[in-house]
Amino acid sequence: MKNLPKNNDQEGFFSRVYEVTKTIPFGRVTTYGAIARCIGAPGAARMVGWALNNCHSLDEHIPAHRVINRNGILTGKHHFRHSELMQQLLESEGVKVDNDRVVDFKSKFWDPCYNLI
DNA sequence: CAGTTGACACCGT
DNA sequence: AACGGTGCCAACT
Repeated sequence: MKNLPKNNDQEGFFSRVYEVTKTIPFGRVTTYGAIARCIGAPGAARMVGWALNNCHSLDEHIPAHRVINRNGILTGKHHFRHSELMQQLLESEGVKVDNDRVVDFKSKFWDPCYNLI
């Protein structure tokens, strides 16, 4: 296990990312920017990616495959154990992926902040 | 301690 | 409309 973020408390940026990510419903997807904005760090989408990169250290299973970029492209697929795993998981949930892009992404998109309200 | 990187997003040209 | 440059914040080297 690598260095976990110092802020393990509720205020922790990473913790929020994980919590929000785990909240993504089955068969839905969201974007890095949406998560970042939801946790009060607009523009920090890159940090969300970082958090997810570190999610492998967690015991909890983080549905990181449901987090994609604003274009609906599976930019992080290469970071999974198997490059095809991300697409495979999405397909399992009924989210069709074509050429590393989520089909009907706009329809599948789910705003975490919207749900929290 | 300072520079670079990173699973992105937005603005300007 | 497409492309390039810049900003975001934290971790890594």
